[in-house]
Amino acid sequence: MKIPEQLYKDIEVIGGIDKIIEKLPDENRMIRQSQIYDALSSPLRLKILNLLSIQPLCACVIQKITKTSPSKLSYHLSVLTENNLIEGSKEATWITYSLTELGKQYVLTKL
Amino acid sequence: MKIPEQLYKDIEVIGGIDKIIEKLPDENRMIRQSQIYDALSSPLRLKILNLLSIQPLCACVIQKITKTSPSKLSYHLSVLTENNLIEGSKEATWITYSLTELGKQYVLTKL
DNA sequence: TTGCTATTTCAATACAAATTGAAATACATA
DNA sequence: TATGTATTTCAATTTGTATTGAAATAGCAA
Repeated sequence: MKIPEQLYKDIEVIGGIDKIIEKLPDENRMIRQSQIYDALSSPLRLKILNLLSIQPLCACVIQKITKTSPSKLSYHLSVLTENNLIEGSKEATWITYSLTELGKQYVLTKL
Repeated sequence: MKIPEQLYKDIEVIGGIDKIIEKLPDENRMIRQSQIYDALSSPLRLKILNLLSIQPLCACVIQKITKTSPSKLSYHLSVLTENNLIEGSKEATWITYSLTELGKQYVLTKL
């Protein structure tokens, strides 16, 4: 494999390709991280997270604000829940959703 | 629509559902944000970003480290490039990729 | 009990993203 | 010019995700 001369030198200084690989984060950590990003990769789900950062809400209010069908909303709420970004607490007929600590971190980190 | 009594009061204090909607980020901003998260939602792409945070690299070295086929790698590099997370600069036969400022922000923000 | 609302679940479909392998491009060098 | 390497592009296929509508569940209230 031929590579640019300067790059070759840079890699030598680091200690070779093996040293670069060693510096990488743990594989499982990257997989978990990518799953969280995947949960965040939908405009509707970001809207839900932002809503819940303003005020914990029951699904029916979220549904009204976001104008989604019940089953569609339920699907997206489940994606967020499974990834530990929100949690629901049941009270009578309603389930009130709120951000988890993890969810708060991501909503507040507006990059 | 019936909702939990406490929630009803909370929403009143905020100024009603309309006020909650007003507090939401701009729709286009959320769409853009979701696209970036989508670009970050793959373990391979996160690995590439982390690699480039250690050292800008040409595609062939990334290919060797990540053990991907040329066309597969090219596809993922294009996703990252299109979302302005990395950029490539051509020199002779090689294209050396490095993180953009935006890319650096996301790699350094290890939530 | 009956009916009503909130919510989820499920199966079918529709849509989008990722992978593959072959071919194209582009530059370097013998 | 001919060959080889780096990289991208393209079309076909596979895989994964989202949407839909109907049905199920669960609690409340008449």
